[in-house]
Amino acid sequence: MDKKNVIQSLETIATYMEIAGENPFKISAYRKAAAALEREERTLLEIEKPESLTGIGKGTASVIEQLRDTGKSDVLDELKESIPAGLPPLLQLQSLGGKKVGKLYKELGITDADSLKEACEKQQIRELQGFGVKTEEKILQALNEVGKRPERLPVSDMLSVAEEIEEQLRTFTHILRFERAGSLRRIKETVKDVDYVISTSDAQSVREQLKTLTDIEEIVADGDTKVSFVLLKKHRIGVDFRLVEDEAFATALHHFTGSKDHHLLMRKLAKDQGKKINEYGVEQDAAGSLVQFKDERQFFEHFGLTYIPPEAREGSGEIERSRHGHSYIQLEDIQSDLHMHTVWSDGANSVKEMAEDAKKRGYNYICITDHSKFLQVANGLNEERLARQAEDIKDANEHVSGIRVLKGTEMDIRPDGTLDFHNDVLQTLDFVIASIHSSFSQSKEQIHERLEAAFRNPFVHMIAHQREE
DNA sequence: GCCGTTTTCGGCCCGACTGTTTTCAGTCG
Repeated sequence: MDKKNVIQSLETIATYMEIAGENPFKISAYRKAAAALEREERTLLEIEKPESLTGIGKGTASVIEQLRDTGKSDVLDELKESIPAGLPPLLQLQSLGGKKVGKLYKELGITDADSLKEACEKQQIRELQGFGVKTEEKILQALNEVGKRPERLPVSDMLSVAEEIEEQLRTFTHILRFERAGSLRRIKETVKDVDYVISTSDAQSVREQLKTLTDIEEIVADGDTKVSFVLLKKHRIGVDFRLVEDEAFATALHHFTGSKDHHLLMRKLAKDQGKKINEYGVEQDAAGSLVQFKDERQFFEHFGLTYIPPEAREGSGEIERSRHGHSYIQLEDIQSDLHMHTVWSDGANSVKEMAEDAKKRGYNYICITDHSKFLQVANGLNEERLARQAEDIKDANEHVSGIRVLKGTEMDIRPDGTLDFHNDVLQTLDFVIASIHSSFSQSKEQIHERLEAAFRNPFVHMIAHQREE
């Protein structure tokens, strides 16, 4: 059983335990174990003793070992026996957590979505301690919406919604700063809802203005510092706004950018340093005074960390790297592009134009790597045209100053495993990329042999875009 | 279940909001 399946199983165990009403901290240990494995770079077989990982103790380690060695888990089997399979999916419903789902099962014998719906319609839910009319209505509404929209939407869809919202925010008064937060700011591939942090000197006024946003279908929450809507766009889209004073903007932005795992580790680090992080600032234990920050960079510096960009805040080792002074590549750090097509094959610009644009971007050198002759559909170059292109590149080097243009190719690895150019041609080039563009339906072994041929060629520097299985 | 300058017990990240209560539990992010 590979690591991914073990992680999945640990999370399933946690979910079942939640419904069974186990100690929340016991449950979180299994979740922490899944997160620890996720962070771990080694494969499961290379981890001889899972117990040695932080956050994993004896109990969870034995579950992991059993999963690894036999692909089964006694714990999971037992839980599955005691809890109907229809219950865990109910956790996805709005306002239904493990404790409530467990209670519905124990008190009313609810086993799946259908029986839950029936109980709602018979108005039985409202009779339970801790439940009421409103909860019953919410559950019914959530049940009716299942499958109508995907749980998460592609980030590209959300970006256009965000732009519409921001256009309106810019016209509002009393907003000092606003910024996207949540998974949208972390540029996750899929995003559940859109989050904003707004700093203001007049929260009441901003709160009222927010209610004038277009396409509001429902006001989900309307508190002093938090306003949530459902907007009716192509789908129903949740939008959260958090209102803070400007002094708290940086910490609030960090807080609402997440992710959850990143926060758990940040707060642990803070605690180790005798501090406490909340969305308004950092509390120093001794005096209880609140430290606030100009921006997130300063916030990270406060903990002895280098800046961690939103995209890296996943609790997957970034804090540890940052403690050791790791800094992230910025756009201006990029020196070169070694994979470029021009009008010689299927590109849109000439060699000279590519050089000029790269120079504008601050690159020091580039490499022209047009397709080779096998790829007819892309107007691939044969030996004769490759030689003529070399003249073109020489010309670009003479006429565009301050940047060096290298000669390269993106050469096909042909279906029979031979390469599209002979070595005597390849050795005249500065950089050789080898790619498979054809016969993807071959067996794994055949594809492997083709790749190996390229790997073994002393003139090949890089393999490009192999198709993923 | 995990962990330890709080070390074999007692705490575990933190706060807002809602809906249920009548001071708080559950959910959410």
